[in-house]
Amino acid sequence: MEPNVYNRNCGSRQVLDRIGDRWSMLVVLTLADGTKRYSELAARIEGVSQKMLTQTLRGLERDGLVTRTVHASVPPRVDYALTDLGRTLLDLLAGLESWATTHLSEVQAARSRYDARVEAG
Amino acid sequence: MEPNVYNRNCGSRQVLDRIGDRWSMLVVLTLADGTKRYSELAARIEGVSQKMLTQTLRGLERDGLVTRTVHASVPPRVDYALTDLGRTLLDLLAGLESWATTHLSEVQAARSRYDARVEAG
DNA sequence: CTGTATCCCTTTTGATACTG
DNA sequence: CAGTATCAAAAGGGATACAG
Repeated sequence: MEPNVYNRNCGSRQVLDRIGDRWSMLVVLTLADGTKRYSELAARIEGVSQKMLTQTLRGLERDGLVTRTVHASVPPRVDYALTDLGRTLLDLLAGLESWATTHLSEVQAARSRYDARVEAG
Repeated sequence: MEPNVYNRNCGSRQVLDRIGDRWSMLVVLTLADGTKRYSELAARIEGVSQKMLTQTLRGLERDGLVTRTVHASVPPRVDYALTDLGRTLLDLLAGLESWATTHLSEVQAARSRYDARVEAG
């Protein structure tokens, strides 16, 4: 039987949750152009806290989308990079990013209309 | 200046949040093959509560991705359908769904490896 | 620099009961 | 049928302190 995202207990649903995750998506996109250090990710992705960035990276590493490489240096340095599996997601996520920026104004216009309509009763 | 999803306050980030939303994605995909009633959506999308389904539909309606049509009948009947804007998302979301089902086994394998590694210390 | 640990507040989500 | 209201539980998230 095929995995089915509509099924409550299907693993594919969890996979979708990971992909759709607010920070996961941004982390993967940030790693699109190559290896990045922890601090570079933190700087690029505005608004992510240390806690959530670490948590997100662990999740992506666990799911085999990202590798974590610790360099034995002082001060320590940790590099993150996409795996082959992670790279297969790039086009899809880049598409979503593109959609979001391209259709932003349409969405905002729709919101204004909706809110005006609701206020009016 | 271009909308930028890495920017904390950019509207495109909110758009991405809506798209990436756990239930929004499934609702849009369910509406791919045409108009659906509230109860049909609820039945198809396992595990969604009445509250979350309603909330998700309102959000999608507000953002101009979905239309809501109330038929004055007894019992009441409400139809939901994608807008033109909503349909522009279909290919992207279908791609994600496909990715999730296609790579499920790889992700699960990666998880097993990771968990075994962590347990071992 | 790259984390981990903890506290604590906020938001999200789910279960349940109820209504036009 | 298609919701709304309410309450409790869980997850998300920020701030701070501390460690290798």
